[in-house]
Amino acid sequence: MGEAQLDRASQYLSDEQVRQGIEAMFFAYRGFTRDPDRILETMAYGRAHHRAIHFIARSPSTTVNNLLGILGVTKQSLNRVLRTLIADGLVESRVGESDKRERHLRLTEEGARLERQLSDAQRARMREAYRSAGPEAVAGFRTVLEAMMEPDLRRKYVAIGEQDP
Amino acid sequence: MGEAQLDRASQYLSDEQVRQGIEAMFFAYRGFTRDPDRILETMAYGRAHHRAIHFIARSPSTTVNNLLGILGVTKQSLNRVLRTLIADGLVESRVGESDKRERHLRLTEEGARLERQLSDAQRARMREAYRSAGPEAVAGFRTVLEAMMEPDLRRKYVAIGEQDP
DNA sequence: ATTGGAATGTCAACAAAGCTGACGTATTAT
DNA sequence: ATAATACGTCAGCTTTGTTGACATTCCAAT
Repeated sequence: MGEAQLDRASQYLSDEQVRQGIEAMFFAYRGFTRDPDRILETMAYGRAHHRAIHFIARSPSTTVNNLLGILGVTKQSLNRVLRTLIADGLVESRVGESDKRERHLRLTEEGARLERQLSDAQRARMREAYRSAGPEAVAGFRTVLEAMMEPDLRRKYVAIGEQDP
Repeated sequence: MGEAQLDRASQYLSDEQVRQGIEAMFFAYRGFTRDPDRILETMAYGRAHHRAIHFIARSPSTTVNNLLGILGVTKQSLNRVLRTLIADGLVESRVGESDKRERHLRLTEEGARLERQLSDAQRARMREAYRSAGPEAVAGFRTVLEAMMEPDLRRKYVAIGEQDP
């Protein structure tokens, strides 16, 4: 290891470096949510609706309970969101076949249209960031984010990524 | 470039890869805020207080207007937070010397104590994530986050990082 | 067959933290 | 003098989270 590398290795865990990472996370998250937010505010929906729509699209036929575990909110909070989405015909709720207590959620045609619109906007910024940073940086980005997650959420994150690719 | 690298280069901008990055961001942000949140909920403060305290600590003697630009909220929203912090003796507000319309903000001893407590908790997780991911990954992490920011916020982010290192 | 517990839905009340709009008061700039 | 800026504050509203309570439906075990 050369001197420069040694320096880098000894520096990147310093308070100042870690603090800058925290701030980067804060500022980047604003960019992350901005484009979908702008689309949503023209409708009667918010970020909570986006999140529900995203994960229903991602795991079609997921149950309410599963969604609760992913989103980390109370059932009352999620229910309020789901109720409006179902009433507006964006989400469909079906009684489970094997276990009839469960409700399986999926997007309707209209729901899928909105999902695509939101998703396209959010991915566009993300893809441009990826492109400008390059594949090595992206790999590092993903590695650090995974390491930041709570273990149980990391498990869910991995499971979602593996399901249909 | 070998075949494996070519593959990687052509794959990392795919919808699926970008989507996984979006989800990683979502799950990681929860881990990011969790430790300070747990400290704050034992007090009468929330995430908004944490953000104010963080950036006042980071840029001592910053003005209200400057803080508004960084946090991206309305003055009414920030004022509600600052009022309680000042009333509780965590933040001090001084009339500006050159421009007496401005208020310059700084943490009191007690405010600095809380800031350290919150900061230590948040940095601990972040540092552990950095350590396990390694310096290359961390560099990539920072690069992608910067690319995700809105240009005006990126400028502020860079300026904050450069001020006293 | 009954019963305990799990999954779901819903009502009510509340809190945090964002927003708009309006207004007041210094202070500075033109 | 007048206009613009920086700040504070009041009032009211929205979104999204929270508890707590209670009903329904259904599975599974006794």
